Amino acid sequence: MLHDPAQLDLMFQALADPARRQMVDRLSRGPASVSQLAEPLAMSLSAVVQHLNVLEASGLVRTEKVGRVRTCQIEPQALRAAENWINERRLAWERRLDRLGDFLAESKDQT
Amino acid sequence: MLHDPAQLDLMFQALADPARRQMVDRLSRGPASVSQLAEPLAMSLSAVVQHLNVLEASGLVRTEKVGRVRTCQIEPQALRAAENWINERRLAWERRLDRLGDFLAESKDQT
DNA sequence: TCAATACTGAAGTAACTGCTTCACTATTGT
DNA sequence: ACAATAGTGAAGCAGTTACTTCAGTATTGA
Repeated sequence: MLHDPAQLDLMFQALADPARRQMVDRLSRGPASVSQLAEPLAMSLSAVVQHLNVLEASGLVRTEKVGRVRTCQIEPQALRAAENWINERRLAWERRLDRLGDFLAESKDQT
Repeated sequence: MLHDPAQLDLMFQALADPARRQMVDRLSRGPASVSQLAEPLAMSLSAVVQHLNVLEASGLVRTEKVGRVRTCQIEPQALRAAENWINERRLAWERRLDRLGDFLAESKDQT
């Protein structure tokens, strides 16, 4: 479920924009309203809402509306899914390098 | 250097495409030529080269041409940079939750 | 030397992104 | 009740992306 390629597309696409990363960064320090997310960004509120929708569609952020305020939170499981995808490939590469190192060391022993 | 926002844009953008992730996945199992990368993909070689250029510009992949063959390798440091960005935000969030838990536990003690 | 291999580069195109503005709705404080 | 606040939704538009095809250049093996 978390390794669905389409979901990974959405997550990495969401993280590819600096404004959206800034929003995620802000949310990593605690929940915030749409206006609070918008405050440090040099763009219209409408644009911020559109970025927020991208983040929500990707699963990285969850929002809940109470009264007229929409409160946003990070979804750490989604972050972990993206993190894991990268981590698994990097580890595969590094394990491969280790095996290669072992092989070279063994060849050396035998000369 | 590794936390340059523009570089992160390029890396996450690069990872946002399933064909490019498939290429990274292939490379995590060892170096490959352009044709080898192209082989499982249902698109022209030209398209694969374009994807490869995106990966190279992002720093995730390094290539070297010997004779007529261009050999591609993963750049694990770049993978780690993307991984770290996500990890830091997730940990910030989780530390915050922990502190919140401590605070609630303490309040309970005092009643 | 000649054909096959392994790319490379440019041009074209359809779809998608990241904004903008403007008009609008729902909620809240006085 | 009314004004201010908080957000929503649609249309439009410039720029980018993900391909395609086609024509080309090196390199290599027979």
